[in-house]
Amino acid sequence: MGQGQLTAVPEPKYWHLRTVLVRTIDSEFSTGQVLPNERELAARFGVARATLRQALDQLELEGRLVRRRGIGTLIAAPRVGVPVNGREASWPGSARSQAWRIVDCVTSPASAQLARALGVAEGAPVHTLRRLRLVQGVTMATESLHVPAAALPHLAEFAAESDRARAMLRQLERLGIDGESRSVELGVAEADSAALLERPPGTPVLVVTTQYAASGRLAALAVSTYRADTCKLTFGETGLVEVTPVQSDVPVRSAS
Amino acid sequence: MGQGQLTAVPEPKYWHLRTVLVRTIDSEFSTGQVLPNERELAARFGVARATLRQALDQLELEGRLVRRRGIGTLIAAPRVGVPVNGREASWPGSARSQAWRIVDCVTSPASAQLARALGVAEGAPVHTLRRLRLVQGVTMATESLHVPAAALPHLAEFAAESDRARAMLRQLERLGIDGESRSVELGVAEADSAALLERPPGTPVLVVTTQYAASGRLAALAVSTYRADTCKLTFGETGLVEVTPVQSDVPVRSAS
DNA sequence: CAGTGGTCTAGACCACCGG
DNA sequence: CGGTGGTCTAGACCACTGT
Repeated sequence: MGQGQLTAVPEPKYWHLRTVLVRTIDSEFSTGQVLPNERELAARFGVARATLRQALDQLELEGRLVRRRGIGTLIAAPRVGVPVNGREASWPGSARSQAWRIVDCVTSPASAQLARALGVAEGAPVHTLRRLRLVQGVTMATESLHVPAAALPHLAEFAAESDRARAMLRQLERLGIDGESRSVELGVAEADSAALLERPPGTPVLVVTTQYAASGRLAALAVSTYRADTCKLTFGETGLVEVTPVQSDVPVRSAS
Repeated sequence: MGQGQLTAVPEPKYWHLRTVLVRTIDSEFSTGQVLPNERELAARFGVARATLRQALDQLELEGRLVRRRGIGTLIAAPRVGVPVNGREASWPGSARSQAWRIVDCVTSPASAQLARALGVAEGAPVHTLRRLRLVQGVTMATESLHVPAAALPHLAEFAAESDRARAMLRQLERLGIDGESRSVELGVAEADSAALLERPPGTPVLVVTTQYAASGRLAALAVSTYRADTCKLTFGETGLVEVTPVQSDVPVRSAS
């Protein structure tokens, strides 16, 4: 791993440092390897530790690095493609996909915000199912699935939470979902989703909001929080080929 | 705007600070207003400026704040929903959507990376059309649209770049697109996309990679880079209702 | 010009992990 | 225990904005 020396340029040190590190990582390191520790890297490049950390922050945001307290900074594995499709893999009601683990299932009056989004009166009872999405055993996302209680009349009979959760999914499936409408935006994990995702609060996440329609009306609302560091959300009909990451810029990065 | 005082807690100061600021912003400020400057805020909360900035960084990542050098820190407008659909609004070939501005259009040999993604030989000529996506006059995204030259045989005749660009889109449309397959992931803007987006390098972006298929084969590849601060990507058939942001966590934020 | 956010420093202490 | 990343400080200077 070269020395560095950072020739004086009009761009910020941390950004130049990032560029140098990207090249180094791509050419001299592979997934799972640990980088030298921050104090040593900072010394090696002749910058303060805070400046080095600013560069590492960028690389972590890009999903190239993972930092673990007490362990070190490692080269991250490529992001996992997670299908965010309708019927096929991720529709809430389809029981065959094992990739979901139920956390809890409660019924509570809708907040103003939630009521507006669901198109019900504020305070109207809403079932909320919280669950995790697992990919190869790793938690990739948390999801809160909100359904107006009025839409699922026969749910009160189930006392046990896990029974109620399963019944909720089954009844939703039977409702017959006509369509879905989604949005994706950047967010940060709040305390509880952070805990479920096994990440510190403030971790960047991709927030997917899905509206499910049944017979032309909004039947359910799902808010999913995906780990932005490890997930690449995939949409669309039938994935043609594996998508290899491509730099968006025309000048091509030097081959590794 | 209250004093603060930050009761001692086991959570990091900057995170607690973020929470306090969120409440303050939601209740006492509205879009476009400027916050007190960083030095004053830091003093008011009794923390170092760097710590305050760490909290502001979070809020900026969430799209709640915009910081402008020389101006101040302002409350951001809600994110704009940007449709990322096929035929309707964003298909490259549909000329009626005025929301695109062509930047340039070049033909160059495919890099190894690009060749793999397009399924052509390395070094095979590829047309690359770069353009901007505008929403209400503001640049929201840059896009690089890659098409193997072999797929569009009658393009070499057009000398002028703008003619070639338009011809490329027209011919693509005529090709007849069967399907699309997309992925969305978090990234940071490199130097040139950052410049096009009028943001500093390192700005968080949502990278949308779209594979376009024609008669079962991959016909084109688009890499779009959306500003994560101001964009909410929307997918899906027919948006039912306006999606109001909903906190993913069950304990509801205090109403504003 | 004065005021703003952006960068950078040198140091300190803490929380967590492994042996 | 020693080593790692995570947090925090107090200060400095720079780059940009408006008047």
